[in-house]
Amino acid sequence: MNFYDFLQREGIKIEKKIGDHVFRQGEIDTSLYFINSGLLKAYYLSEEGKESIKSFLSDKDIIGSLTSAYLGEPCSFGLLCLQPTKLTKISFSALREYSKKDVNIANELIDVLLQFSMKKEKREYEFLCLSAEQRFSLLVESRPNLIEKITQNDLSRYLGVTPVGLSRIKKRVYENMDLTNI
Amino acid sequence: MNFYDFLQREGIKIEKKIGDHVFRQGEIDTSLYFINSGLLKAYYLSEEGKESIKSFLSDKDIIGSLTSAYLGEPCSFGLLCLQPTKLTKISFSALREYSKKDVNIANELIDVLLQFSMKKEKREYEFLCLSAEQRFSLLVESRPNLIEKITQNDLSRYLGVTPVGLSRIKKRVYENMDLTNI
DNA sequence: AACGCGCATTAACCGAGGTTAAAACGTATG
DNA sequence: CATACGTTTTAACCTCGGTTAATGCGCGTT
Repeated sequence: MNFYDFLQREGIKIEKKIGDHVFRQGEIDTSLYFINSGLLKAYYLSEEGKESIKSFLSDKDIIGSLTSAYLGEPCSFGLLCLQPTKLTKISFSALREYSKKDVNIANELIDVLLQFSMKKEKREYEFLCLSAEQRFSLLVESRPNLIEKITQNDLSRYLGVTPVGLSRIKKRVYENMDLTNI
Repeated sequence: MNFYDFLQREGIKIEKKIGDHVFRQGEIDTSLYFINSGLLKAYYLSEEGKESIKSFLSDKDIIGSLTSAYLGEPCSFGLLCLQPTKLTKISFSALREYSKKDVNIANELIDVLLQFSMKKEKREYEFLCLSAEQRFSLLVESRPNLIEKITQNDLSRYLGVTPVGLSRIKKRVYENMDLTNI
């Protein structure tokens, strides 16, 4: 059996509208979600009400709260739809049960986790080593399609600056682009 | 077979002195390293010579460059011993071969990757949502033993500030502690 | 058309942390 | 003991981004 078969057999199809939550920060949700289509944001909300965006998710991404699914703790972040979204919901514990019996599923899960780990390492690198301006420029180059789809407010909260800060960064970056293009 | 058996059977024991590199940024190294004892830092070096510390590793940690081991690219960071260190070197591809044949090894690898993923998510959260001062205070509470063992220079490069910046943060934090303790 | 609402920009002010350089400490080595 | 080297602190100055608030812009609703 492969991961696709597992999704077909054990998954539950879900449709969500713009503004709907898949789960909220603080809830227990031990599922993983495979995204068939749509766009979502995973975000933290601080006690003071400050929002920070962990990631944007779209087609073929897999998302879920590991601390909730694996450790049984409340979700440390919430998951909200920015576009109409079709998901397949799967039970994390069912996936783990299958992996314990089926070496193919286990190895596909290993691949998923390796991809995920590398994605998180890349983001760690960007926060540790790059300035907000460099993170913005990198995102413009690497995911121009994403930037078209989200507001500057959300983009800034993903980059770790305020909307006002991002507006200034954009201005600086595009001014410098003009100079180098002369 | 379990992971410990795999280490015994396929691992190579290595000893390193203070200042030795396990691997350098830019090299190809497709191994994983299990740390039996010692202390190391994984660090990035920018083109301008700025060092940023990705993580500190000690007993029972597992470290290796995923981009090198999994994708075959050069290591994006280097690994250096801060204390005399005993390692067990294992081949990542051998581990993957074993996982494909042995469902127990595969599931232990899944657990390792889940732990690793949660660790990286925690660090992402700290950079995204917390100030340098908050990151410092959190580290003082959660890993006081680590702070004793490393220099302030290295600590600052782990927190994403300069040594000068960390000195100021410390001063602020300890002044506030005194006030609250009266 | 008029209104409201959220988003983006701009300006003024502020604070955290970077940069540079000097001084104060440690501590190892001759 | 004296020197030298790395670490930590301190000070002066500067830059970047946060904060607040005002303004403008687009867009949907009535």
